[in-house]
Amino acid sequence: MSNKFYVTTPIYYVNDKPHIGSTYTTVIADVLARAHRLRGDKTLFLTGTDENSQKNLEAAQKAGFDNLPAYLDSMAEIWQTTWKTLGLTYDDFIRTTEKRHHQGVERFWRAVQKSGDIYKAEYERDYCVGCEAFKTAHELTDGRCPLHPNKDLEKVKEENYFFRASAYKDDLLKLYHEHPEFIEPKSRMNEIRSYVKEAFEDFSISRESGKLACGIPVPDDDSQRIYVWFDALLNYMTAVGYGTDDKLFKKWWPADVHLIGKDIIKFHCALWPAMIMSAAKSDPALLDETGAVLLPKSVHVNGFFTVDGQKISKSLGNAIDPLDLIQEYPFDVIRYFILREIPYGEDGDFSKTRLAERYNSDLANTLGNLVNRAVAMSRKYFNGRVPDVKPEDAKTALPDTEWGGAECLEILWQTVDRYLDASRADLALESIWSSNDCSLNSANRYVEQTKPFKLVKEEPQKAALVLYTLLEACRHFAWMISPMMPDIARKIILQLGQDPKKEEQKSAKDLRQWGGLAPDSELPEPAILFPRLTE
RNA sequence: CGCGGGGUAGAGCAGAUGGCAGCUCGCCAGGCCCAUAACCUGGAGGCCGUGGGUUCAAGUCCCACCCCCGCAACCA
Repeated sequence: MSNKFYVTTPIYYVNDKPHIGSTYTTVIADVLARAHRLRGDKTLFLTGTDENSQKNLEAAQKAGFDNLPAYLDSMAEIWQTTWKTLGLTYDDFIRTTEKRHHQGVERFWRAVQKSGDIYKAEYERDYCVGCEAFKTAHELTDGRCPLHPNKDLEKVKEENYFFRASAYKDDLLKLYHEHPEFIEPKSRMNEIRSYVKEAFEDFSISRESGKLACGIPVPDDDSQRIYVWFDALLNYMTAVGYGTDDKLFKKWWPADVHLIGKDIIKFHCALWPAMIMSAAKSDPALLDETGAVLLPKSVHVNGFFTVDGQKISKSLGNAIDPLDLIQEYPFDVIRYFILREIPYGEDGDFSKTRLAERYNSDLANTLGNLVNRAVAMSRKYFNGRVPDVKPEDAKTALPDTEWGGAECLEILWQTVDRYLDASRADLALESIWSSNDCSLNSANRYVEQTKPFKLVKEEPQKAALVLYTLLEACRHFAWMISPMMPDIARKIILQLGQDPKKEEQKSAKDLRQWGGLAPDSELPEPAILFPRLTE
């Protein structure tokens, strides 16, 4: 039975190129997408760019573009090629300047309007005469413009449309209560709950056209343009046909997981569901057969990176370009590091020293070495082949050892699944490496405990069983890590003498079954998976 | 009293429902020799931010305080 799985990343601002932080979020999405494809689920992985921002205009000018669309095109291109170069397997890339998006936004706006949740009100903002620009609260120091502290700020009032978000307070609290899995990790739930309870207010959702150079016009009111989040959030729907293709929309919506960074948690966990609740009152496409509102299933929130302990900031210029990183390490290694090192949801530090440590210990010494010694011994003792034993007989360990055997691997598979469902790639990897009796570490221990290199001289039949067990375990490990490290997984499968392309066609059930490695099949000359780093 | 997260071995981190303080890396000493000077075993190293309190028993619960970090309409 196959399910559908729809995962999204935020749409990224195009006033800069991708850095390690946006890469992290996108990699997690890639991991989830790959994991679900492996399980046989129909999977849609969406990413894209947010192009209706005032900031883009400034960025375009700075980059020497005289026309905005050309700039947006070039930036969208950079984001797409970066993700492709890194091998990220997104299925669709939405740009909020696309027609399909505009149509969906318009339909959604009208629905919310029909529900009676859009009203006009006066909105006051600070205007700095020196900069000739509006300032947001956090751009000010001591209530003054830092660039022109001698000039008083002007309070400028304008009429804007507001979204009656406050009307959905109770519904949101109910949602959090009934669906604790809506926000992951749990620690974020409290934050949102208290925010909604205490500070969730109506949102201004438009600006006067004259003061906002880009953006989607408010339906039936050219004097106003739709502002930020109201437009941006809708990409998750418009990408799957909301407003343009009802059948497609029905197929994919609601999203199963929205992956985001902690900075935009309020919009995704509070404003977004409130918007949908409102629109659903007037648009039946947003209801399921039972009449319940089709809200996203969950929002998974990751923390931020520091680089060598320092906050990443565009002004500091310490953002790491992933394309530079892959000059030094294969991307799978980077993937492993950022996924494993940082407990999902927490802030984490990106340090090259630490990366090198992880590389040597986890990848070269534990994983690489295990595969290498297992393959090398089999080749050496069994004519370059997988030992010719009955897989059944190698299911369990030799007596007086700790190895958990096939049964344990099955449980490990389930553990990995469960962690990935909560985006906990860190815990999934940790459990593959250690903390149970069929991990990579225990496999290495099994070699010590059985000593196949000695055993082969006394009881070759037993050595054959041990080595088959190890090789078959490596096959399982390869598929387990494949969502996280797809290239390495493929290389391991190759070293086991199998064709990754052919294997990938098999069902998840077959891949996870004991005995997928054919006895007496040929083993190619092993190559070092991870050359050890030396100073 | 704006909101939230955090302060546990040299570094980085785990430690629902209170009960001998753990993991990874690094360091030291052994073992092994299949393997990428890799692997395995053992060891040293901790006033668990501070001060009170509850309890037979507290990183773990309560109170106060100190320090770090993030957020507060557009950086994942």
